[in-house]
Amino acid sequence: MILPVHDRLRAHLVTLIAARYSLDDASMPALTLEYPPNRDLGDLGTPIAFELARRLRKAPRAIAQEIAGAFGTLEGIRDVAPAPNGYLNFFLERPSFLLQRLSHDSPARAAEAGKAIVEHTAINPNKAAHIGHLRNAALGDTLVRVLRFRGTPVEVQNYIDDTGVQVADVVVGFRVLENLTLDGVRAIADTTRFDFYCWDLYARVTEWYDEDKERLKTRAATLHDIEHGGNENAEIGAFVADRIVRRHLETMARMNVDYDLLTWEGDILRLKFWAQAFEVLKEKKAVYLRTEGRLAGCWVMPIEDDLENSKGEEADESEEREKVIVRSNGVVTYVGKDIAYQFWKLGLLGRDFRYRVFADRPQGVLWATCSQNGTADHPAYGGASYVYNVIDVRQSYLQKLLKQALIAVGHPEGAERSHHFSYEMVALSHATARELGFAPPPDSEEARRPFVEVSGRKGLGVKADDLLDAVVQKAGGEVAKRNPELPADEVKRTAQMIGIAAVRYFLIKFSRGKVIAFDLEEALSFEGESGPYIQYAVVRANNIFQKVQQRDGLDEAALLDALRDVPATELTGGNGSHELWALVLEASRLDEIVEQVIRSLEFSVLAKYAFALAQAFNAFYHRSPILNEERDEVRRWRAAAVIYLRNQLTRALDLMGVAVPVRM
RNA sequence: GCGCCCGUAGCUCAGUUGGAUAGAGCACCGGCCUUCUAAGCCGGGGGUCGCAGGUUCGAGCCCUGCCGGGCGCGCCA
Repeated sequence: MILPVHDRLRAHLVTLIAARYSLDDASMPALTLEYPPNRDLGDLGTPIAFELARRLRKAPRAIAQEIAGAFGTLEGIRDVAPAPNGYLNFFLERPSFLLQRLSHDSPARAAEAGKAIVEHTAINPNKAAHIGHLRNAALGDTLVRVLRFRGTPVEVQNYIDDTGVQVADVVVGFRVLENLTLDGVRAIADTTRFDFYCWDLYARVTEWYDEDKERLKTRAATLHDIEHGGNENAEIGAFVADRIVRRHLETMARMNVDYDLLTWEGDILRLKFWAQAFEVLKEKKAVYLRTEGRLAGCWVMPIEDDLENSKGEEADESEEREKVIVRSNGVVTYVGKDIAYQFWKLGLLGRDFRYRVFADRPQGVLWATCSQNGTADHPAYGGASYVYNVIDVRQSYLQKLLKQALIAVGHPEGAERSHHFSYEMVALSHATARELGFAPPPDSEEARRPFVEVSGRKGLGVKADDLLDAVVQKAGGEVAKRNPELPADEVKRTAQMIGIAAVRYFLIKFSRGKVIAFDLEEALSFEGESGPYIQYAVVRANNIFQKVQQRDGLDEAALLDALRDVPATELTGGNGSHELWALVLEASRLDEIVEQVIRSLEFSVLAKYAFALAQAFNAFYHRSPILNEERDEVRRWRAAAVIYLRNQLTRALDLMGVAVPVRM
């Protein structure tokens, strides 16, 4: 409820009720505005009379009637309608509402205090992206778009773990299994789909380890080389990471996902971010050195269990729960590095990266961190007011530790503004697993589970580009079939838009707490509740409106202008139907939906909203002619509603990273 | 063992800060292309909202307990 008329109505009602029933601020119940179930009842409504009934010892119905009687007049409100069941409903000045929304349909947005950092994607740079990564990127990118839509400046970061075991494994593969030098690896990278190549190689290395555990020593040695640098393993590792990251960026670009900055873990290490954070943690006594027990020699952070746990049996807890931050060999753990990174994100570290241009693209420069030299003239990064870490639910424990560290060093507000945007993983449906040859053995425990787990380590999973290829190809077939005269490059462009719409909508429509049992057939569907369904509605709306313009010889502005003094029975219900108005009112809810989405971090709300709006529009234009409506005033009011609906749906799709083709 | 998440139609899932008659897609059945693109529209069947209590004028939503499933709790990342 963030439109001006909502605020006016709420303020008017609060004043009126407080005066009439002698209520002070404390005794005034919260006034919520809702949408009545249908437009015959009203456009807005409130259950305030139910709340007041208790205090006033009076029937809700009587209270609603009293308030309605005392309502007077208010700009934008045409009528007050107390319902027999106690609800108090209102009818808006519908024609002026639509015209106002059309004339400045980007309402004043809440000016946010500071910038937000959204970190998402963060794929290990050692193999191709898979559908689980697509879920992360789709959620992360939608979050970015939604925040920017409401006016929050956003910095998008993609964290690259270039120093971990996963990269080391692929280096082992190239050097030991394939006996290659850097030049040999480069030759492969230049001539293959390199991320796909590494996908298979990584699986082979895993098998190779499984055959003889002694071989894990090779991994350890390689990892050591990579961490210390100045050797061929490190060079190959850096090369692999760089090339794979570039492949990931291409994949994500297909999904309309982009970043401002790549943060490399290696730079966090080389620039001693951890050493800096460590000093702070020690100084604030957030970590301490264990001198005895099994963790002797480790720097640890106590784990605060939820307070309820310490109720009863405090007597026999002999071992406190502690998380190792620095190992007894002096090497910092992942948690430590993450704490340092989080401090930097919030501007609490007192140290910065150096920066280099990673790629210069038409849409702008993509920057990356570096630890030596670097470009002096770069945008400012880090130091955000809000941080959203988009990482799956399995990281909850670690993310909680991050917050705890912030509190421990005296920044509870930093913890408050650090959000773990968690979501469940993507598995495979049994049907799709079977289709891809990953089906578990019939009588195994796996076979009885509701879905089949993917494993990057074993190479079991659906690669992102394979999915995108399949969906775009299918879309291309459909486009060509329906538009035989369309040039091939136009078919291709359109197919890409449609395919991406299908995938992105599919990844957004589930609530984030739900495991997606990925089903290929379902993801490839363009019918029913899907991205292409919504695109189709917008394409139709665009075409209809263009033809109306031609017929009337009026452009958009002229058409709206011509409506100023034209009777609008189409909207007011004077024609016996509220259908057109219902569309307009529903379309006006986008800003409110965006607020709700940010509040709940639940993007299924946005997806369902856009779908329902498209559905309502489809139903409307099948029932009611627009272009072929003979009465000028009816046709033009309908056209005006179509423009508004088209605008709002286009915005909603854009928030989901979906573009609208000219035809489909 | 402790913590977090999930359980709503045959299947896959929405359901806002508790609010008016619990929805959608798929699947199934029956209609609609000489009229703005049939990726569409209209109609139909289908529900102990896991179970049991509690709070409330009002509970799918909040609280407690239980049942079933998933994930996490490492000197891995």
